[in-house]
Amino acid sequence: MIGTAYIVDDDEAIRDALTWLFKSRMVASRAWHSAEAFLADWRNDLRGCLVLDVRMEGMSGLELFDLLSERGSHMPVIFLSGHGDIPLAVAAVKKGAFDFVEKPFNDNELVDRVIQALAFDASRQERRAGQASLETRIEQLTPREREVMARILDGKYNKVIADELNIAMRTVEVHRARIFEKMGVKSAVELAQLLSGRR
Amino acid sequence: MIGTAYIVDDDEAIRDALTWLFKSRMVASRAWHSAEAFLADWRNDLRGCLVLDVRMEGMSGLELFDLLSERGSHMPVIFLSGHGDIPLAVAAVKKGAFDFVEKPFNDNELVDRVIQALAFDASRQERRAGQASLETRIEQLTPREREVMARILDGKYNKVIADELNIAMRTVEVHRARIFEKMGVKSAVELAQLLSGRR
DNA sequence: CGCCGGGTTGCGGATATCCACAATGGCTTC
DNA sequence: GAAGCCATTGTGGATATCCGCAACCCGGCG
Repeated sequence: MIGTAYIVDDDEAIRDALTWLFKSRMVASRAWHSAEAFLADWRNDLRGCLVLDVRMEGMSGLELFDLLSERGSHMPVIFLSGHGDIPLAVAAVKKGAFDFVEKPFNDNELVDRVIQALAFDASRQERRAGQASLETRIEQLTPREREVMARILDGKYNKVIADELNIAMRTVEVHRARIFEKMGVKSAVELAQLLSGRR
Repeated sequence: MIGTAYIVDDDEAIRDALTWLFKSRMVASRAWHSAEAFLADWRNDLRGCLVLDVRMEGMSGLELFDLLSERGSHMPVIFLSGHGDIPLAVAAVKKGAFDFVEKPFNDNELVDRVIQALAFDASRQERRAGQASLETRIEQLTPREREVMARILDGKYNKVIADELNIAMRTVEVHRARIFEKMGVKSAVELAQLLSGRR
């Protein structure tokens, strides 16, 4: 399994139990005693899932979740809670938490959820890989080409684009050809299909 | 407020309380004593939200929710539960429930949630209005025009389309012009933008 | 039968796009 | 300063698209 279970819990007994549990199930894990400590090590390119205690001294698990979301993280999060607090669970899931598990938890069940979360993150990364190559292609367009492309996607004629940019039609044609080449398409329609949804 | 709160609960006391509550807050409502009874009256064009008891004799609220989802309903659902069952609440929200409220509920809070749900449904309907007119436009294309359009969206030249359909290029041009006219666009690129996401 | 809509086709000209060949000027990098 | 990338433009021809005008075939409908 690719990815690591990142555990954040202020209860050492829980941390040790989880660490042992994951190790025994061949799931890579790492644990922190507080949200703040975890944040110090956080990087946006980490792969895996989070296992967060809801209530902790200092920053709570939910606050950590919100903070990471703001920072652009989409890593799946499994919350652990020792209190049967339904509104809290509902709020967490509505915000996009992957799951919400009550303590005491069933070992097998928790590991299952974690593996699901790891798989989810892995597939999300994969999906982004395809997009990334698209992004990459867009990035290798020159600024001028991007200007032209935007206008092509507006369905404008080369002549109109030339007028708007105050350049010769021929120049637009050159840009157009380069755009098609770099983007790997053969027509404006394909380009529109490729980039639809974006913007 | 547009839309009605559709209540399904097998406890008459709850039904009466909810009906009274909604009436006093100027929220239209209607109540059923069972999922089965509600289904008999269900139509897919109803506007509003559902307030479902999780546990009922016969079909449960969750089962009703699943069934309606299968039947294409996207009406927001607020679950009522008298049991502090977190896994149930989490499952419901993950499936797309609008909210999950514990009994006994706070009147103001519940009404707030219901109003939110009604507003959500209303805005969803609005968004669909634009799409509907698009569907309408597509529907008024002749079968042949739809065949041609599909190929235009593949970025094929008129010549190629003519070959594939074994007709003259001129005919394709005529179809093409009619398609653009009916769809209200001026170029193939606009058409692609318009229909991207679909198909 | 006449009318109408859908599908079809031809002609011809106005516009656009596609492209190979060729060239200039600005800017950065080594 | 040479090399390279970017942006720019021109010429000219091959292809495509865009459209008005005109016409034919066919099936459904009153």
